[in-house]
Amino acid sequence: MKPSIPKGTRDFTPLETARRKYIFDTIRSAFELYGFEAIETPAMENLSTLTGKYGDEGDRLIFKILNSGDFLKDIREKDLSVDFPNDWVPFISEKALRYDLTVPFARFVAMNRNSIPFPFKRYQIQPVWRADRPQRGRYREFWQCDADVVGSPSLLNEAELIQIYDEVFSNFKLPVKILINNRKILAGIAEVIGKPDQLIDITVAIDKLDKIGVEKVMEELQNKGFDTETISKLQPVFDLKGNNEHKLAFLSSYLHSSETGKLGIEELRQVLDFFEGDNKLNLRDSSIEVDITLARGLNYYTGTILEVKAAEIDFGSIGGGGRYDDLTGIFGLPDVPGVGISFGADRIYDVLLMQGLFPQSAITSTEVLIANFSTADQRYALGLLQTLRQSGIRTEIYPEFAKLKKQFDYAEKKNIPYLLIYGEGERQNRIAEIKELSSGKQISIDISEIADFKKQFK
RNA sequence: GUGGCCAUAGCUCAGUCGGUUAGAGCGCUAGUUUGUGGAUCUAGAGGUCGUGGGUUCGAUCCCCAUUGGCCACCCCA
Repeated sequence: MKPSIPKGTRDFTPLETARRKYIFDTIRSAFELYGFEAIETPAMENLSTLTGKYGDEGDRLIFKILNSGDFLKDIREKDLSVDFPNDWVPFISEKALRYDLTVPFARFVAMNRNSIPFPFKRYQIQPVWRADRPQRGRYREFWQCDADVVGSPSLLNEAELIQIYDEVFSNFKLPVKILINNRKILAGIAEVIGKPDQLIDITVAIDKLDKIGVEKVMEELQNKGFDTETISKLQPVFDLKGNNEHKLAFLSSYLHSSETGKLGIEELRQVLDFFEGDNKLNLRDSSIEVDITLARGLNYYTGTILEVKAAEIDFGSIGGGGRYDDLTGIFGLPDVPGVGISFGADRIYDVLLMQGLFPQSAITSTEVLIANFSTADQRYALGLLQTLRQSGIRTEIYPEFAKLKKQFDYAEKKNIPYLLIYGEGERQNRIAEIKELSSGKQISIDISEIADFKKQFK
């Protein structure tokens, strides 16, 4: 048969896997540096846990798992007047692949409320699945790296999460823009123009400003039934430019009649204050930019909204997050606020690759290959092999008596920097030959000093 | 879910206005070199031209369907 894998999924070669490990390790150590603990949840959840949490569009993109056994039995017992297939779903599927890490985490918190400390700081690095149509930067199986704090309304958490973004992307040598907004500001805007109930329509439209331009956004609002007068009230929002302070000043006057809006401004200001003035937190390579067109994740976010984009390349969002007042309530644990961020590992991979930012150290595996010529050589070389490994040097021996050229080729393909030659002649002289492939430099070294051979190449 | 482009060797792609043995580069194998690579040269292996059907004396080429890939919209990491 012809081998293939499902649409939107990928195999990873050793090189790709090493690079991905570099990404995960970098993110993981930042999470741990900031006091987050790892958890894991199952690849599949009960379908009822997931449905209704991501909006209609989200529900459609959930991968559902067919029940085992004679799952059509229940349907036969009903009547078949229901329409296939959507009405059948409750009968034929009760499990689904997780769609993100946040909702399973909320479920986890509700279930384990008595055994975890609050505020609970957890991180989670696992794959998620979406039945989306794949395209550039979009896969059906991809990995998210989430860090969330639940049980604390403090905006200090926001500041720390922003610092984590800065920490990680600075370590990647990838300058980023951290966009920030507040859901309450968006709600305030909807109030001010007299359409508090159409918050979603408004924000979805505003969100597209930089993509499709003012005119198309207005057109879309008209199609949604907004009258000209209402749209004109939004005009100042469309036109807003300038630095963060300027934007906040504008919002203060624009939203002065909305209590919710003013609250949003205050929250936003407090978060930004952590990074200004005396005793401020410093960001290394990132900038924070207030962006009131940032809407994302309207399903459960209620306060701060964050999104990260590479500063020098347009590749969509490579991370996002926000605050939610009550994500666990629906699982029976009310009044637990939370805030979290997510890194899109697969998009970060693509961006780092395009920018040439993967360090060589991320892809080196074996350091020394011992060439193998004969049964006798091989037996004696095993001692060296063991010595090198016990010294922590990643070493392998070529398992067959092949031509030296072939062994060189093997070392090159595996990116092994050193080839060690230890044949009969060397053995009698108690030495080994070690060649650095990149430079061609070759040394002889007494085998008693073999573990320190790298000094000879510096 | 909607729309567009594409599918020829392991990879990147030529090609045939429908006609006999479908090509190149790279890669691979072997030799040049029975323990010192990356170069050169030589030889070789490798393709049911995505799959199914149709038109035709004849289809890799034209038509239809299907599958897969890419891209845009929607949405999103």
